[in-house]
Amino acid sequence: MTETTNDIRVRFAPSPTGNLHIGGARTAVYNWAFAKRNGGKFILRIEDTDPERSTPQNTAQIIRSLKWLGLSWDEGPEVGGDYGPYLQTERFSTYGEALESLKAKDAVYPCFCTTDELAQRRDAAMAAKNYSGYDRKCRHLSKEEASARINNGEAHTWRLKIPLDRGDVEFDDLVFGNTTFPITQMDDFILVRSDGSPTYNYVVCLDDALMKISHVIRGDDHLSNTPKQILVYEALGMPVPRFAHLSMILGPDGKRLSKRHGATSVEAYKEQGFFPGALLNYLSLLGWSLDGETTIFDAEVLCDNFSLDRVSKNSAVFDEKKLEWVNASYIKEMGAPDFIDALLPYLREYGFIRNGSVMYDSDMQLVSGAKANDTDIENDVDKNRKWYEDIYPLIAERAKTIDEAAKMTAYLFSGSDVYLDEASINKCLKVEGAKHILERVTEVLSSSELNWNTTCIEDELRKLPDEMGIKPKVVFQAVRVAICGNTVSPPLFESIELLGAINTIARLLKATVIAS
RNA sequence: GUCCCCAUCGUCUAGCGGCCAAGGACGCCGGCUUCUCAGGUCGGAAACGGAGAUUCGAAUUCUUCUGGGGACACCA
Repeated sequence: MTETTNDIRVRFAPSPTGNLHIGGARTAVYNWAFAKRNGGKFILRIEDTDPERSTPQNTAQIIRSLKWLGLSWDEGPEVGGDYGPYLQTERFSTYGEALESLKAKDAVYPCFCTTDELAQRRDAAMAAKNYSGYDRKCRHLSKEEASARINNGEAHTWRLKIPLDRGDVEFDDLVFGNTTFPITQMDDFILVRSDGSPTYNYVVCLDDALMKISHVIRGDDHLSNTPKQILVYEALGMPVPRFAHLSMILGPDGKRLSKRHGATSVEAYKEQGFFPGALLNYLSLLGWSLDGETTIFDAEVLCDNFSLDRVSKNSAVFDEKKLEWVNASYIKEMGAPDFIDALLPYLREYGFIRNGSVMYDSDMQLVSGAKANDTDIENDVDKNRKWYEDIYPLIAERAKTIDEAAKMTAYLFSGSDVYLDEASINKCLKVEGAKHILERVTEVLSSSELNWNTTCIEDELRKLPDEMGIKPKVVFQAVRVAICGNTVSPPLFESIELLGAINTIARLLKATVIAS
């Protein structure tokens, strides 16, 4: 036995007709994990043979998403390999050679039916409700007639001559188990188009065989393509790989996940502030389980434990709520340093800087102030690392995504002013006694005796409700709105410490003017 | 119309003939904690699609019905 036949080689073969979506990403993850688990190779191949819809931009985008997710390939674009090229459009020469061998074996035949004729006959058969594939009109042409017409320059495709006497096509799917397709149902499908280009079901076999792919792990929608492909491998005289089909991912309505369900691309989740590890974690769970108990695990655990026999056969509904929960638990676990690093791009986007002046409304529309520039922000983070890291505990248990986290911190970056939410003003400031509360709080916080830290600030302010005979909740909500701008905010006393005396007092004074 | 596949709480799943009057997680509901919101914590409601059969015993095996999904292109 040769080493190569035993080597585990799997591939992810997206067609660059769009960006990497959730379903594709999960397929990639499972392939990758399977390769890692079994000491095999993970190969990336781009199926760009549809010139109408494939673009280099999409290819680049898919590669970017894959990398972001933390998946790396042993062979493929950018890294090369011994079985390239890894772009199908660069492999056309191999397809022609293989066709010649199929002709020599009499495994294919030329078909002169035009697209229109085919469509007409198909529609008629469909209407009569007895469609069963190509009617094999040209299969019965004599050799002489066929070659005469070819020599005559007549346009033709090449169809696979299904061996009707072969017996049913049976294979043992690693997820679905034994599956059988009656040979009588098999269509003499087209391998090579009239323009000489190969069709999917043909190239995919050739590529997989030539790249020595041992396991084809792909979407469920290919299950019924599998018998066709097995027939191609057989016609070609090449070894048939093992197959593992993954069930579809559905939207909340139980229909196949698509754009109309909202965000479906990996890129979109990245932009929304999800972590690659969290998405990878959640994606792993869609159709696979570690032990039925564990829900949070990292890539290493996945790679050490992944197995196809724990892959579920039924389709899974994509649950954004659970993804959010997984992501939130990553935020809770990550710690301040990593959090600040993750937050940095958002600080840049919004122009946030300590003691800055950018003011955003509740929908993150810029109200006033100037965004800080990137360099200043980076320098500021370097210089005041501790201050930035202190934000983490306030946000970590509240935010589901980093983007959300960034928005929650907006009030910390508008300096001596803060955007006051209209409803919050009405509820907590324009009410009897609010002015008095703010004046007292200002007084207390202005004291030169006060140590400006959370503990001391809290100790002093907590005396106020009793002193004034007002419920703590009323007092602190008024202060909260004055300082954070909203009835809902991260913890008050910590916020006051972070904001510093000058900003805090300034905000209190402004709110006092509004209050009644 | 033909062929293929699937079927456990709302959702993701554990379960591979007795350990299951079905376990975990998200979500949901309620208590507690409390400066808001979260979080934490304690508790709760919530599922084996129907019918037969095999067996001492079935969520687990078989048959069938129903329901859902997929494929049948000179797309991939």
